[in-house]
Amino acid sequence: MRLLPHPETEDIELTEVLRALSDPVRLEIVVRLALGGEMTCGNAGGELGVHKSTASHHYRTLREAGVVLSKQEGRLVYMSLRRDDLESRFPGLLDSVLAAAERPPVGLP
Amino acid sequence: MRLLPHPETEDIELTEVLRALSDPVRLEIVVRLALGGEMTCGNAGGELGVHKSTASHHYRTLREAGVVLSKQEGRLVYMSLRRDDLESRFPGLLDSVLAAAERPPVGLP
DNA sequence: ACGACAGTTTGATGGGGGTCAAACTTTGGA
DNA sequence: TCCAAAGTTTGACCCCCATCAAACTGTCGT
Repeated sequence: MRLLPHPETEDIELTEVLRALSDPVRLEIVVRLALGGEMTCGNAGGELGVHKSTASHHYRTLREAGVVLSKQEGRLVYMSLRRDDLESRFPGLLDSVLAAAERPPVGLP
Repeated sequence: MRLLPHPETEDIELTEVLRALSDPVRLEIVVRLALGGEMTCGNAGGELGVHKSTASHHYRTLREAGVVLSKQEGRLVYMSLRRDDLESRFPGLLDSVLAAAERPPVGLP
């Protein structure tokens, strides 16, 4: 098992986190990780409508922003949300983003 | 008094809000509006270290994302945070971003 | 050993964004 | 009336970013 380079918790910057979450594809990945817990890149990024190299670029963006943690095991890369790290650094932020992202786009009539 | 074009509350999109907040200059403007309430562009954007045309561009980005409301009175443009609109659409989001943005960059020793 | 599989890396491309400078618009004051 | 003040708009510049295609790196299974 091998950890990929990540920012330390105290080095996670708010604007970079917001920027990472501001892309629809990355936000979808984050929502899946929130619902499904740790999963491989393939599972987290499947059926996204983008090329796998594009998805890989998004994985890296999320990792470098400090949103996800990636560990390599064999030929698989497992990703998970850095919920505790984000919660300690920016309390409530991830939860509110997730609640907003999972909310249906239109309210009740 | 004249209102500038804004998105309806139900048309505010999460990714656009996050993107608008992901720029340090715009985030600073939002923090000032949160602390000072409604103020003119000049007051909200003074001493930011960017040209006034650049600041104007940021005002528009914030307005079009649905983060701020701008109304023109004479030659002044008053901006205010759309706190209630954002709260109803994305509960807790703005508060957590503001709390994170106003937090000192380094924790206690 | 060989091929399939999971991701990454490296161009290439097109579009958008942040910035400044300068011109413009509108308003308010002298 | 004339000029200064507050923002906006336009143009230019540069860099970054999302995307795809193709080549590459390891690893697992047969």
